[in-house]
Amino acid sequence: MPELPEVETVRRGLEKPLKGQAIRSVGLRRKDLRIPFPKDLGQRLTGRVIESIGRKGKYLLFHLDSEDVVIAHLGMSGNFLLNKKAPEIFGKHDHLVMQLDDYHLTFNDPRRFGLITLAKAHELQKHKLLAAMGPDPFEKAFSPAYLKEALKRRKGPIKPVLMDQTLVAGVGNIYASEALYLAKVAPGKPAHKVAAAAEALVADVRKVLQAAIESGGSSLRDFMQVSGEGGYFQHRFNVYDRKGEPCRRCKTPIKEIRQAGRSTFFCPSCQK
DNA sequence: CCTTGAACCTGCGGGC
DNA sequence: TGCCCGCAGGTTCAAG
Repeated sequence: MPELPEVETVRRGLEKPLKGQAIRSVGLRRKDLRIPFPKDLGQRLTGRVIESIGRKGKYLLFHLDSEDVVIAHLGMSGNFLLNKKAPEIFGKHDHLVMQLDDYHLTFNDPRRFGLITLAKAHELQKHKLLAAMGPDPFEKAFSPAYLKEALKRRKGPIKPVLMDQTLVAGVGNIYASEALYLAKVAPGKPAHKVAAAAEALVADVRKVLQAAIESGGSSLRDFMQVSGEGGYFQHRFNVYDRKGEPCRRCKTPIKEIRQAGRSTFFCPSCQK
């Protein structure tokens, strides 16, 4: 489920309640997700205080009052659930459970494409999972000049390129389609031919992500909603999952194609 | 280096 | 109703 806006929404939902909370106990209900849990995860977490929660691309970063940072990725189906007290029974896919001072935190992930691991704060940037990542779209480094240079090197269609996390971190399958719709760029257009539109693309990627974050933020005000029904917010998409429905600009039916194994949606008339 | 396809895993909806 | 298939918002690895 989660692309950058969903991850950011989860981050915002967790930050206020969890900041300053000490971890009283940790329960592991299996030994791995996409990668193994660190063997000493429990002991390195127990007794620590969560000082802040950050984000890089689609990764959540829980900074502790030790040298450790918890790196978490939601994969396709992961979520953090926050409750006032421990649930009576564990859900089928509750893999990591933590009792904090005032809350009970659960990491649930049916498909187990997510991950939770630890890194030393001073080597966070060099951590294997983060080292190759491109800039977060909201960082200055994701500039028109930067994107333009990157696009010039790519011959393939622009849409999968936008999803390359080493280029820019956080754009996934939904918002790649949505950003290209805003920019009026056809998803199949060779990346190097889109270089001229780099400035618009940077702006539109940010615009579409920002709008999604804001719509999420408004429907997710407190922790009850982090743990709440439905989980993720409903954003009104322009093209994603709208095959056959009229383009909101020109009424042309939205088309669906497959690129690099993923579904892509676009307006064949106003995206050139 | 770039690009694509398959693999990882579970759940759900559609078609028969 | 039940079964089978394909598909799902992510990443990684192999191979072309």
